[in-house]
Formats: sequence, structure tokens, C-alpha cells
Amino acid sequence: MTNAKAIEVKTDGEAKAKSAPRGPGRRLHGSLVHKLGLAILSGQYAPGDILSGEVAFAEELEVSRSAYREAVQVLTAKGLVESRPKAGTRILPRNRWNLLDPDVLAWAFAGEPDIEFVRSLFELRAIVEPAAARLAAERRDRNDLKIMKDALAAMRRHTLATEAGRAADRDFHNAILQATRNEALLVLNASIGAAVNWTTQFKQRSRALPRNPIPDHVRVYDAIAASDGAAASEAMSELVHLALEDTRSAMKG
Amino acid sequence: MTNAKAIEVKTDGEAKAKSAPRGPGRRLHGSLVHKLGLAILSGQYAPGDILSGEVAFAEELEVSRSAYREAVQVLTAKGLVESRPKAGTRILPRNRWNLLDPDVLAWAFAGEPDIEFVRSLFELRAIVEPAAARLAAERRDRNDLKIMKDALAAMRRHTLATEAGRAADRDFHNAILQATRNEALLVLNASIGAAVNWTTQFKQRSRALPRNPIPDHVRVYDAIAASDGAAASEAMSELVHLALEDTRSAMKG
DNA sequence: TGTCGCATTATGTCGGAGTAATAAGGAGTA
DNA sequence: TACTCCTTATTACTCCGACATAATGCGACA
Repeated sequence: MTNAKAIEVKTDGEAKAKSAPRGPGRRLHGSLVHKLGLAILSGQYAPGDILSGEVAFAEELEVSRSAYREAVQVLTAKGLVESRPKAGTRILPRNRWNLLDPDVLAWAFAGEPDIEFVRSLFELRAIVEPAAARLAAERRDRNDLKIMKDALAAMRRHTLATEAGRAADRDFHNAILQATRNEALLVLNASIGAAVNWTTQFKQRSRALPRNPIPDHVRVYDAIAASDGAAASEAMSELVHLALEDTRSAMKG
Repeated sequence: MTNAKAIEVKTDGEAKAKSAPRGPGRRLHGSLVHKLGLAILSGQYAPGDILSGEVAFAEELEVSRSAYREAVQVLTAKGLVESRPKAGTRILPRNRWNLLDPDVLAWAFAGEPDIEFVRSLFELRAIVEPAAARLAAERRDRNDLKIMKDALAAMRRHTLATEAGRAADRDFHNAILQATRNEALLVLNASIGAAVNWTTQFKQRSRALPRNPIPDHVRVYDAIAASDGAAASEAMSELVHLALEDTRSAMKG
């Protein structure tokens, strides 16, 4: 019954909409979704907990019931909560959560993400990305290669210390997924991007910065450009494993 | 501007809530989400189309504006639409859709799913499931094996012609994902389950029924039970490819 | 013809009232 | 004493009408 303790959606004054820069809604009530989603993903609410009454809760948050209800609808759509007539709105168990939803991922990585979850994401990367690189090598066209090349150039120019550099990193991996011509794979870009981003950011923070990741990316690019599926798969596999290793050692230190 | 032509949410009489058996909300407005989601996924609305005005649209559907708004919120959360102050609610391009969302998948497979999309799902299966089987072989415990064994027994008992048999099929594949101890992989159970389900259902419909899939599943199970990762991976790979082949020939016939 | 400002319009937000459904507690019985 | 059924009260769901806000499109003016 850890209800509305210290959620603080005060939104002091008139600057209400600024708290949620992007996400499901840049609207006013969208910030509520952001707050609640963050609170749930960060573990402030455990599965099974109940969000007290609708009216009481909306009161504490100082928002109208409409805004609260629409926020709950969004969270319900993402599988985070479930609300029933008498029992109130209760947090669902983790396995019901839509962990691949971009917003949910963003919330999970906003605070200190669960190490176990990060590990599972890397395992997913290690499975999907080499296969994606192989397909990309077989199906890419000239335009795909140009996008990858530009991303690589941007990575070199900005370095991974800047947000622009990390965005270029994500663009590179995303371009590979695009080149697979596979819609289902493409949906994974959000989860893979989150893992990629967190890696570089984490390494940056721990100032270990053990190795330059650019050459690894170049090897992948060269194999894809040469339409060599096997080499692309292997190069990408190596890239992911090295990234995982770096992250591991950075976490220890 | 192909707006509210022939959506027909009439919900004749008092039997309103029954139209949405499961999904995001079995509530009254949940049926709206179902209808709209179905309409979008089936292509009745093309990306870029606008859902006329909020008030006008809610009027045509004979529901209150609140219900309509909450439905739109859910669709927004799934990345299907986006609504802006003046321009109305517009269908987003496909690449913004959250295709791995269980509800979206259900809508996609409710009508005649896009062949290209089914192909991409099978490609995803062919990538993920063998790897998952390998991990499952390394990490499964006794309980996992029991669940798989029960699912196999249920498949034999009910056959794939019945819904119970197809559910057992999904359970088997789901149990493998469970045994990987990987949260990120586990989220893919919905998409894989949809592909699995559609395969069997489709083959059933086309009365081709070319081969008994049980032995393939048993081979996978045996390898996992023997903790033989390589064999499990290979058996699962074969299973997926055979399923794909069967589906292909069934589609032609 | 180009730009600025205003009015229109649709969305966002709000509080309230009525309805339906569930869960809990009490009454009755075995 | 334990179990079943029913009553009751709490709560979410639905709908309503109004105001606030923001963006677009049009018209006026330079």
C-alpha cells in the first residue's frame, strides 16, 4: 500500500508541459504518464501494489481525474497496470510489462537500470544483431551504405562523449536493421538502441574508456559493403561481445 | 481524408461490452480501441489519414467524447496515431507502430495479415528461437522440462485442429523462452506466439496438413532435456524452417 | 506580393453526477 | 464452529457541459 508518497507532480507554476520533453505525450497529462511510468519502473511501486483510489490519487497529484484516467489508460496499454472496479489500479507483475515499448525502455534506463535486465538486453543484441548484419550484407543497397557511412563519419567527428556521437552510433545500428528489409526486426531498434546508448554513456561516466569502438564498427561496415554475410555476422558478433566486456569491466571498476 | 466511412461501432442495443472479448480493455470504451485498432491495422486508414474532428468523430461513433479520447490515448501509446491541437488525429507511418505490442499483433492477425509482415516474423523466429533453445538447454531446470512435457502431451491429446492444441503449442514455445531466464527474450513470446498460431491455423484452413509437427517438437525437447545446446539450436532451426516451408506451400495451394 | 495579426477551430483540461460492478462484511444455516 | 448466501458500500466506469489553450488559415495592411 505504498501509495502516493512523494510523487511530486507539483509542476510548479505554469511550466507544466516542460517536464516531459518527449514520450507518449508532450501534452500536459503526458507528464503524468512519465512520472508514473518512471515511478513504476524504478521500483517505487512493486507489482501488486495499489494506487489508492482514483479520486484520492488525482487529488494528491493535483490534477483532474480526466488527466489521471487518461494516464492510467496509457499505462494499461503498455501492460504496466490494470484497474478493476472495486480493487483500484494495481501494478501488474513484470512479465506482463511491455518491456520493448520505447517509452517503457526509456523509463527503465532513466534511473539506475536493473543489471539483470541490461544483461538480458545484451544477450538479445548478441543474438539479433549478428543475424541482422548478415541479412543487411545480403540485401543492402547503395543508400543504406551511404547512411551507415555518414553515421560512422559523425561518430568519428563527435566522439562518443557527446550526445551527437551517441546518436550517430544508434543511427549506425539502426541503418543495419533498416537494410534487413525486415519490419519485425526493425521494431527492435528501440531496445537495441537503448542498450547501445547506455553502454557508451556508462563507459563515459566511469572514465574507463578502454578501447576505441570505431574500428569494430568499420569492420562491420566493410563486410556489409562487400556483401559478405558471414564476415558481417562475425564482425558484429565481436563488436557486441567487446561492448559487453567493456561494460562488465566498467561496472566492476 | 477518408474519415469515418463505415466504421459502424453501433453496438446494437445493450450488448456493448461483448464486442471486445480480450485486449486492452474489456470495458466499454475498450471496444472502441479494438475497433479503431482493427480498422488501422487492416488498412482501412492509411498512414497520414486524419480521423476528422474529435467531436464530429465521437458523434458518428455514438460515444461520448471522453470514451473516444481515452481510446485515442491508448492508440497513441501504441504508436499508431498522433493527435495535435489543430490538425486532428493522424495515422502515423508504419515504422512508428509498435508491432510487437500484443494487441497490435492481434489486430494485425485478425484480418488477412500482410504476407510480407508474416515473412518478417518468421525470419525473426528463425533468428531468435534457435538461440533461445540453446540457452534453454543450458539453463533449464526440472520445472521447465515438466512444463514443456505437459505442453507436448496436450498437443498430442488435442491435436492442432483445436484451439486447446494451438494453445499448447504456444505454451511449449513460451516455456522455452521462460527457460532462457532472459526477460528481454521473454517479451518476444507474443510475437512468436502469433506467428506460431497463425501457421497452424492457416495450415488447418487450407487442409494441406502436410506433416505431423509433433516429432519436430519432441526432438527439440529431447535436446533441451539432455542439456545439449547445439542440438537444441539445430532442432529448433529445423522446426522453424519446416514450419515456414509448410506455410509457403499452403499459401500457394 | 509578402508579412503580420486576428479569428476560427479543434484539442486539452476540468469538476460533477449517475450507473454498474465488485469485494467485503454480515446474516443465516448446517 | 464453519460455510454459504446475500446485502451493502466503496470504487471505477461512463457521460456531460464548460472553459482554457494552441495552432492553423484567412484577411488586412504595408
